[in-house]
Amino acid sequence: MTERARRPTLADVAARAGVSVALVSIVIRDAPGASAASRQRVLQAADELGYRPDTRARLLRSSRSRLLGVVFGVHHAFHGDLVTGLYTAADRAGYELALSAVTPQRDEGRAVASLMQDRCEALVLLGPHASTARLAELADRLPVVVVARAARHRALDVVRTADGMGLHQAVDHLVALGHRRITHVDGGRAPGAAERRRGYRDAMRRHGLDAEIRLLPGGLTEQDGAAAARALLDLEPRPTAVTVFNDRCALGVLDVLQRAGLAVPGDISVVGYDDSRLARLSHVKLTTIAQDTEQITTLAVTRAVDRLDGTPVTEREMVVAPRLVVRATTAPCTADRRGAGS
Amino acid sequence: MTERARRPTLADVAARAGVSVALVSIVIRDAPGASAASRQRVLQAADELGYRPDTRARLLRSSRSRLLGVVFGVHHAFHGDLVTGLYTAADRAGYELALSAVTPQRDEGRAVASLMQDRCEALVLLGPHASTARLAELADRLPVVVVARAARHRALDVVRTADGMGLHQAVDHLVALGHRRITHVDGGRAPGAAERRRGYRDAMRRHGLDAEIRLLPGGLTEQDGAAAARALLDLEPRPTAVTVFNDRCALGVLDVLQRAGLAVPGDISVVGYDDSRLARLSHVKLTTIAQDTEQITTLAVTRAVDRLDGTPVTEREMVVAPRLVVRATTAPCTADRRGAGS
DNA sequence: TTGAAAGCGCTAACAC
DNA sequence: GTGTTAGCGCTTTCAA
Repeated sequence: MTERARRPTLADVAARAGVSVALVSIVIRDAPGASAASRQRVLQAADELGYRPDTRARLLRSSRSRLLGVVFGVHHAFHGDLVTGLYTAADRAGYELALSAVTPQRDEGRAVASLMQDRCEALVLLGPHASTARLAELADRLPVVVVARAARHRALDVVRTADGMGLHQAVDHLVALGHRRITHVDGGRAPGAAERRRGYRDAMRRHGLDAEIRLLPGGLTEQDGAAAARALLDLEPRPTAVTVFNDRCALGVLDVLQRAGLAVPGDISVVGYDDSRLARLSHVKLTTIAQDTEQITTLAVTRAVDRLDGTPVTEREMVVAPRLVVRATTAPCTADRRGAGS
Repeated sequence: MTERARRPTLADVAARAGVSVALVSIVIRDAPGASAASRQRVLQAADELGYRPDTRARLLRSSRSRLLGVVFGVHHAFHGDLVTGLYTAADRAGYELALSAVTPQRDEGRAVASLMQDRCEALVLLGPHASTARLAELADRLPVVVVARAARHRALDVVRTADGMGLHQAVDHLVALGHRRITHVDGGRAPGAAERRRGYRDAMRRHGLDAEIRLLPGGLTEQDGAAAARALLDLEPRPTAVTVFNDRCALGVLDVLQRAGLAVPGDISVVGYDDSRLARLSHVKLTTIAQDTEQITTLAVTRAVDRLDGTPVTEREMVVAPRLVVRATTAPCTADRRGAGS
């Protein structure tokens, strides 16, 4: 292998610019305390040498690492969205991200440990599996922000979507379109399912539709949706709209409905949850509830930074409003007007 | 915020164990040169203090960082598989991984730059977008292993799947099932697309099916697949089988096909590429071409380490054979027997 | 405005 | 076997 040149150091730049390393450090960090003239000289020298500061040495010396550790599931599509947002949020806040993946062969514990070793100042955990107690223990050592999962503990900051509100939005949207017989296909014991179920019920009641509340057991997958849809077809009278636990499940619902000869949204409207890529497919165009990843990630980083800065914060849990994304699977109700049905 | 205790250092452990820092260093690194007795004492002290070595200080001091930089696409499911394998391969080789994600807002250049700053010894780039020339330039500074993409340059190591062979396997499988009208939905300018396209053409010719060669523009996403499937539905006569650039794209194809009332594999067979988790879903059961991620990642790490160690290597390109995984989207061709339907 | 010098936590020579 | 010492590349007092 060819010999590679040693990377230039501050000292190299200093030598070339004819100044001290301390001065170079000031210039490179863009800190106050250097004349325009030296700034110029140093910058030019650095440029000519192709100088790049050594993050590790810098971190070692300064008490602050300005590093945010992020644990994410390597196969979790939604985590990809979150990581994307975290990068920009961290950037804005002047922090760097250290990524640590959870894989089938690398558990959360290892992922966290490696981040700790890297001297991250705070941890942002995406949908962590660890128990709240375990997480709280971690938070004893450094600020921990739990994202996209509930965790009630005075030591933990939590940022998550208001799933209940998501279902309120779905129901409100359908009611505004004139629907009354709105069924919910739930997510069983999946995380978030309980809150979405509750949100559906509450919203129905709020609209005085207590008598129309119908819950169908569903799940996370297309298959669960397909099964639920078959059950739905037997409902008498048939609902004119259905809210589904998530997009995948909604796809199964759509599939069975359409095969049964029902037009969507002509005969029946469908609302999903997640705004996953599936929902956006041009031939699916699923009306759905989108989680606000940008806000979630911004809040997560802001909160981590606040903890680090000692900024006093009141609520430990930050619940972000989801957003209704209207596409092509919802339309005004064409069934009999009120009074005729139920 | 509560005051957090300073993390214990080597010196703290040394003090507690009543030995020198050097000795502690030896014990912690599990290096030779310490008596069993001191080993025991030091380990116990470290344990009591909850000591964790500081990666950065360690890297700063030793000339070697034993850090492998990995650039991956945050939304690329297959990259998730590769990262998984890289972690274990690196672990085996005694290296750590530094992950740097490419997101819609963070390009490859930034991803690479941050890794360089972290003093990674070598770079493993998953399906990089940069030109070969640009990659070669990078390789001028440190060993670069390009994964899952072709790049012919004497300075670049490449580990990739024999994508051409993959399409041979797909076509052979379909031909063996009696199919002749086999169309290929390609990946456009995506890495690997050209070779898969070529593999498809070659395989068709090898079977004397020159006249049946049909290429449909596709891409990497479900969207692309959906669009291609719509084009495919207009083909006259309609193909009885289709090979698709990747699994995601194949999913879009499947969906449109099924919504159009075609049975898969009854009316048309579909073969994907990647054997991603999508393909394995129980309601999808996509026949696909599996890339040997374990071998790919092992080779990538091995090669990076060889470069670092100065081990002489002969070929710069390592091509791994893919494997056909037959699931439920391919079946014998029924075109002859078909009377009614669709 | 600039420079000298003292470390950050660790490893690697080299003594003892 | 064990301790002493000199840095890795950088930031940060503190003087000049």
